[in-house]
Amino acid sequence: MSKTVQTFQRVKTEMAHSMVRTMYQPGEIEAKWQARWAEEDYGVARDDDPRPKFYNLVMLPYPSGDLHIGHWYNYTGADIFGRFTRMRGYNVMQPIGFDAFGLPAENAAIKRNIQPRTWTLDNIENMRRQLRKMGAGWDWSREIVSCLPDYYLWTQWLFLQFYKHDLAYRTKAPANWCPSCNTTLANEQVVGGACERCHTPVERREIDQWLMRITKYADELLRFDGLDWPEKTRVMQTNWIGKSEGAEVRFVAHIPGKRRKNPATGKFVIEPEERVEIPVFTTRPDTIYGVTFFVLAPEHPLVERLTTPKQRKAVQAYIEQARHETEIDRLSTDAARPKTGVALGTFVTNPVSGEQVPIWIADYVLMGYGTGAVMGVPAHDQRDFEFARMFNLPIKQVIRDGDEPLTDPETWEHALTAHGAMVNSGQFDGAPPDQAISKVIEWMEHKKVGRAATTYRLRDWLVSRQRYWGAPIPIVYCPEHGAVPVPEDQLPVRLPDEANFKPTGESPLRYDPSFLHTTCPICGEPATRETDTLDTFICSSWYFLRYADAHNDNAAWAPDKVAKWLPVDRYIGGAEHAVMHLLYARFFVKALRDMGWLNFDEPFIKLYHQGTVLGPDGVKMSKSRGNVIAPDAVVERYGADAVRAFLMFMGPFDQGGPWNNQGIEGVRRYLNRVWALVTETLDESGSDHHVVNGASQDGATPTAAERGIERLRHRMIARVTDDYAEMRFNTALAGLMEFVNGLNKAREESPAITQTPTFRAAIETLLTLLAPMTPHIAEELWHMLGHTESVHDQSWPAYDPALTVAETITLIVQVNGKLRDKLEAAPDIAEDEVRALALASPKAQAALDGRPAKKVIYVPGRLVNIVG
RNA sequence: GCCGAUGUGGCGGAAUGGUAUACGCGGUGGUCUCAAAAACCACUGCCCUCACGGGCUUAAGGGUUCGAGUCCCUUCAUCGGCACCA
Repeated sequence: MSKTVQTFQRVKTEMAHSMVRTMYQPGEIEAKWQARWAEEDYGVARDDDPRPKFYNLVMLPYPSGDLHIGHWYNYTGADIFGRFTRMRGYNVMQPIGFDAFGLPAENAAIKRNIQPRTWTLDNIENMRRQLRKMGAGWDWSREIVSCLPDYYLWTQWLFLQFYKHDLAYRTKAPANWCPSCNTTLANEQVVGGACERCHTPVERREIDQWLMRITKYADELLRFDGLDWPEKTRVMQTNWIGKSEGAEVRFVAHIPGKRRKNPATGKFVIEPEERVEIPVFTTRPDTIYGVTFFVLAPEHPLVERLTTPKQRKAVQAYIEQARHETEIDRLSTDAARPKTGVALGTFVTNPVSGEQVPIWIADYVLMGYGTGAVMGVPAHDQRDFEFARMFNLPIKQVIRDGDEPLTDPETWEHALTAHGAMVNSGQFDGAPPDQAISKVIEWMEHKKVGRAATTYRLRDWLVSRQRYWGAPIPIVYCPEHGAVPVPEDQLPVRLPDEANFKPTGESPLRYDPSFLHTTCPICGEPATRETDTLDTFICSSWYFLRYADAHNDNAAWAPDKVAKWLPVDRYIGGAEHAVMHLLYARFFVKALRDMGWLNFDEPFIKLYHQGTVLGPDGVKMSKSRGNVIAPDAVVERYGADAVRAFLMFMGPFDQGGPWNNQGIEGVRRYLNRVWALVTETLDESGSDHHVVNGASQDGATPTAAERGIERLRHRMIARVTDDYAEMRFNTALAGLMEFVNGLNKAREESPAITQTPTFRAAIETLLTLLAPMTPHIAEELWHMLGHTESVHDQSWPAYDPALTVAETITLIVQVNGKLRDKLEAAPDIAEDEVRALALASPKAQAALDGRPAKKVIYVPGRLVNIVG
């Protein structure tokens, strides 16, 4: 009968007498410690703590009602890192709050006939409960709820600061309109022509909208100096901003004069032509001699005036068709759909070559990018090439293909888009590839027909939403004074607690007389309020600043508090926010810095994206698939510690992985073994009936078994510390498992070992290393060992590299790179000796098969490779 | 189409250019039990062999190297992002 089995029998007998003592019951201990930590303000970060600060932030959750397993994943990793960092001597601030405004609340409210406010606040209450059950070190004293007036007052105040500095403005412009959500959307919220939230194809609407001038910061937003961000995210932001360098060239068009009756003479006269300049943006001014046609976006304002009477009907039909089809066609996967377009019947003059080319409209030219006009260079642009082929327009080669002789472009299958020397280009002929662009720009600037120019894909951020559940935009419209900002001392502009929802496409606030009607802050005459509300991304663009000073009634934050805590040291959240939240927040910080409110450039120094937890079937969780894991149920069954540990054990933290119901059983079994290891050895050391002599006493020479345990302890500290620091939680837990396996094996081999200080030290180290990952069981067992302070207040254990070195090493003997034998040796064995031993190995000799060893490679401490 | 990431046992996954498959799940056999569950012990990449032992294996193919899962090239597959951006 093995020792462990005997122990188990004894434990089983004892269970009858004291169940509480011997059974691991996560439900009980987790509730107990959570209550204790709350009482003792474990998570509360003090501003006056002298230790170095560490701002450990997770992305603000939306209170959808239930904490998703994905939240658990994100927050567990963040919490482990936070607890670990705290034990390493930092004053860690790890706040939590709620991004509480937004469409889902309003949609749910309409569906269930309850008010968004009630729905949201109820959800928050439930999520607070769920968040507490994680056993995370949240600083609840700094909680923010973005839909409450003490928060949105400052959201409104910030809007006014942006307005004051001309970074918020109102304009009438074509906006993305979601007919299902009944509101306009920012460009970032339109994915593939459809609403990001409900996937309804968006429409274009001309409405007065509020925008934030994020484009002013386009260049600075392209710089990521000093930021430790995933390459992927930086690339996504860079592509989103989409900086293109090239030239703006002004082509000249002549609007035909109208035939008109002179009222004085009664005779018909032809008015003189009107000369208009139409700028185009191009990245390839070196191809300007290859222009054979000119294309305007169908929405271009000059289209109507540049259309000849003969073409009018066809043009109008095309514009109508483009308006209807564009968004739907964008959704189709057929990216290579044939080019369409209509000629206007008029011409433009190429200001460099002097040639006249026809003007067309085509939907491949977008009004929203560049100038909404394009010079058609079919030989050197694939789209223009396809367009020319479709309408039999001439193709003219003006760039050489390296040293290849010129060929007839009409025979080509693709445009030649590579750079090369200029040809067929008048005075520019022969300009080499690296100078071609600059020479043409220089010439155009000299002749004043064009200039170097830069264009961005990034548009200003549209922030008006025609919905109720958001922060009201603090603006009043006065018949006399126009748009007037609400004076700061009159903030907040309170959102009425209730709203009457009507599917009108206008904010419900418009139908609330008590909200709508007010007086002009300037003249006191009757006026109306802005009834649009702010995009919720505004709320989440500054919450990390508010956490530093969450309850300040006099300011959005006190400068010294923000200076103490910001910027965020580590920000952990989903990659789906790469071009929205993360870009907006950077913009906010830069703008506020320029206004003098902040003195740093970037909000988030280190950014980390956790992976996605998939359903047990390996597919993204969704209600319709029925593969959703509800945290409450698994926590109930296995305990929060097991859920935390299993989530981290699934795979690398940035990769996520499938949930596995057997997998969590395994982790739970591990925690049972930890419990057994500690409680059983505690029994043995704490009572006298099992004490066996033979273990070393203090001061005596350690036995081999003790040296082995001490080596294991130091190795595990080294390994787990590195893994936590790099957020490799899966391998950290594998190490912690090996630690327990090693201790159990030692215990089985020499039961007396458990009485030694060495073993006791190993157990204490195990609990400290477990503390960040499974905080409750670590705390409970720590106290069982007789400690009165929290395990979470211990400093992180140190290790001695010298003590991690093995007493004997295994040297691999290879012949021609293949494993043939193994040698046990002392770590400091001499090279000569190793070579001799390896060559003498019968197995190596057999593999050599009589051939002489040409060469012997020795990698100290690892292997010998005999080349024969 | 472009950009990026990833391909390792039955499964999730480990591996500073140096013992591939750590750790866990699952499976098989065993101990305990009247029995089952739990727990514990042993084995568990594939092929050949009664065995000793040998051969093969990190998506596929090639290369560099004494030695490649790891570095380089080609191809394939999966996932993510962008997609007429002039």
